[in-house]
Amino acid sequence: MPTAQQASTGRRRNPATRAAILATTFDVVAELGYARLTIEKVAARAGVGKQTIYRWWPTKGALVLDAVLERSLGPGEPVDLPDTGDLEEDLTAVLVATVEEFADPAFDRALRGLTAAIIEDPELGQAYRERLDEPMRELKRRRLRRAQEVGQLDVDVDLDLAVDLIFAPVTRRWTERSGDLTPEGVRAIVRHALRGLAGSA
Amino acid sequence: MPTAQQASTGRRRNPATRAAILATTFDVVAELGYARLTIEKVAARAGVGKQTIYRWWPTKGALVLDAVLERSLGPGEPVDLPDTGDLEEDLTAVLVATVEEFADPAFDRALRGLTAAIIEDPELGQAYRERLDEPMRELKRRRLRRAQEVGQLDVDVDLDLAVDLIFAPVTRRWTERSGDLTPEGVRAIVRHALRGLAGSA
Amino acid sequence: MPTAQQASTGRRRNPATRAAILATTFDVVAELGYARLTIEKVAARAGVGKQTIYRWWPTKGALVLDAVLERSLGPGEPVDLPDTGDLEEDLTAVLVATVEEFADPAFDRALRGLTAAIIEDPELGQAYRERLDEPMRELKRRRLRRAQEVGQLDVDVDLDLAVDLIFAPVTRRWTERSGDLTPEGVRAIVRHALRGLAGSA
Amino acid sequence: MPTAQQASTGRRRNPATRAAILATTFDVVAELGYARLTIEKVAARAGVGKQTIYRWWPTKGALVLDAVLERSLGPGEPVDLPDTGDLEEDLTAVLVATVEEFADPAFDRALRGLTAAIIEDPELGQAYRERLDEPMRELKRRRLRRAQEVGQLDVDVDLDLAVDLIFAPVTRRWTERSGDLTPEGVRAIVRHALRGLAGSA
DNA sequence: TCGTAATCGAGACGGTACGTCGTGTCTTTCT
DNA sequence: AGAAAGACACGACGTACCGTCTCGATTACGA
Repeated sequence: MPTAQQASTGRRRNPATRAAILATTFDVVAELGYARLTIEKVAARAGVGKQTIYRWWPTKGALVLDAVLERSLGPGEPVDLPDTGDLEEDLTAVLVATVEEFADPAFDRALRGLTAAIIEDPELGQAYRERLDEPMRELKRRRLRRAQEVGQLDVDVDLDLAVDLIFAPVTRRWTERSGDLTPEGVRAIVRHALRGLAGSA
Repeated sequence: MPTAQQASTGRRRNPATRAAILATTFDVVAELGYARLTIEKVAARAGVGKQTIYRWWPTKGALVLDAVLERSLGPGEPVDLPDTGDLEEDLTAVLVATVEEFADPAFDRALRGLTAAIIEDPELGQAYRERLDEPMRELKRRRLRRAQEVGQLDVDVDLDLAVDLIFAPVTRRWTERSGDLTPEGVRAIVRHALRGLAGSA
Repeated sequence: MPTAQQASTGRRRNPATRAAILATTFDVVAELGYARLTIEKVAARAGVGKQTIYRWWPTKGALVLDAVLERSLGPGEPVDLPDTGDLEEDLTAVLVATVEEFADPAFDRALRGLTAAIIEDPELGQAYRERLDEPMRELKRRRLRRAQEVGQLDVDVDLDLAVDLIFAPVTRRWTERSGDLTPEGVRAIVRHALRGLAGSA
Repeated sequence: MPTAQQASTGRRRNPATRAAILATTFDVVAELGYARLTIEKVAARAGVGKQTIYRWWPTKGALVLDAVLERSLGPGEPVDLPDTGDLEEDLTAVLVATVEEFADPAFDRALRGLTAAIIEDPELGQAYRERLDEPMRELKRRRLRRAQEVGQLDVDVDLDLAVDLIFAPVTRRWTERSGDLTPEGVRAIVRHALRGLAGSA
């Protein structure tokens, strides 16, 4: 894990090696999926010793999580969700963008791999929530809070409930590969979800 | 898959062997999870030759799907969802029952295993949808259709959308191990989802 | 080990595979020596899975012992030592033949490898003694016994002592790569050893 | 090898470190044998960096040779073999003392390790001969030369042959762990060897 | 009394091999 | 023909060491 602080003496960790491993991991999971991802393959393709991977990542899952994080977050800081004043439009835009990412086979497979790993590994799940899900969720909560302030959303509703209600149906259709994921389908979900969460005004 | 039709001559497939394999598979996935489930382990524990498993199931995933199906559906025929007239109450009851099943570690792990397999394997996903998800979904649609007939649900709303809006948030909280899965939490989801789907009357 | 008797059911051990492994093992020790002999290399060159080697031989040493045995003893039965009536001449001939075998680099390295393994592994040492050393030693004792019968050797002398006195100096010169291993050098050893063991007649 | 001459400037080699490494090496080879001796283990146990070992010794074998030399020769200078006038008695005493050293498991294993290394490594063999074997052999030759002078040994016999004839059988019984290594067994070897080498007087 | 040069502990790194486990196939024998 | 037993080629596991390579700290000498 990248937070391990360096001991006072000895050779230091090579950041280029770390980057090469994560980039290769992403490529391999995008190409073969999580089940056929192999530490050995990653090491070989990255031109790295296996031990170097095992030294820094405890499991395949942790490796994939870091790889996806590195690729998703990149160097920049997280931007806010759009706020044009039209809540339904803004959320639909976000979800349509998400669906478009899923349409990229590489990203699709990488994310499926990560998800498969998370379902079976509680510790990895926690890391995922803290480092990927929670930051994104905070952005969503923020947008919805603003909607509450302008009376577009019921001020009594729990924001996490609201987020789940709006976003979970799309996620489900993706993981189970069933249901309508077109822009219209996504907009219908947002519309009905928001209707249930609407402010009384 | 068990639908292979029997050739005219020679020894017939032994149903007791099939049952033993599926029961053992369920136990193993419940104990070790999908990742550490092994055909060899199943064969050994079931007192069965490996070939016997390979003869009838093409992949680990197909085996687990059958094992879960066998356990879930059991011998009886699927019953309808409750219909007391109070839609929110009925759906909350169904979801609370689901959450209670998740609380059984064996079932939880078995289902997580199956889900992990499905995410990465499109073919298995299709089999899952046809044999497990669609029958359940049909029951849900049926209940919602009755709600439409009595004016509790917008007649214009797509029933699959409605099902996703109501059920997906709970599923998401389970797979990602985050969010409120208490009866109250579940009821809140149902309430707000139904508000968005309510009939205009 | 080749004495394991076959269980009643299941696939049988493939004798061709066994032979390929032993032949390859001999080649590899002869080429690289014992220290750089690798189970993996043997498996790869023999076109065999590693497990197949581990299934039948517990250690590198056991493998090399079998390889040397297979090559040395071959199919035929052990022949007697020469008996022309001239004891010194006969023994010198035997030792000169041995030294000539050592002159073959392949045999030399294979035997050095086996010897290195034996020195550090008591169990392997016992196997070596029972299966290679003792049969050879019996032939030597037999020749010396005949010498006792015709009065060329002290009848009171222990035959194992006699064998050691005659053969050990040559072996030592070989293992330590020091001392005269020419036919004349070998003959000198035999002459002086026999003088110490001579019959009183 | 420790003969590298010191460059004019910079920090000098630490003799305490050298001693610690050799002492640890001896302990490790005595405990685990040569095959399981590891530079890493020695470094760790001696509290020394790996590089410090690699800087001064080219191979495991060289390290073990130095370790055995350090322990065997110690600080003092080599003493002569006993000379009571009774050659058989003196040589038997020497060999019995040797056998007693072999009885110490630590020494036994260390020496076996060294021997195993030597058998396969010609260069190491040469170093061994020059630094350990030859000095000992010179002492033996010296004693035998005195025996020639007093007519107890054939003056025409080559002294190296004589040494081999007397000492090799005992060494062989040790390396192959077979044959009589009791004082009586050893004395019998000496007696018969000397009979073959006896002076004509 | 500094700077230069080597030693030394520590430990990352690219590799090779270990010995084990599992895969999916094949062979043998029994039912 | 179905099934248990188990050999087999193969691929990956996670670990141990190899020998090399920084690092930073520590001596020692010579200018």
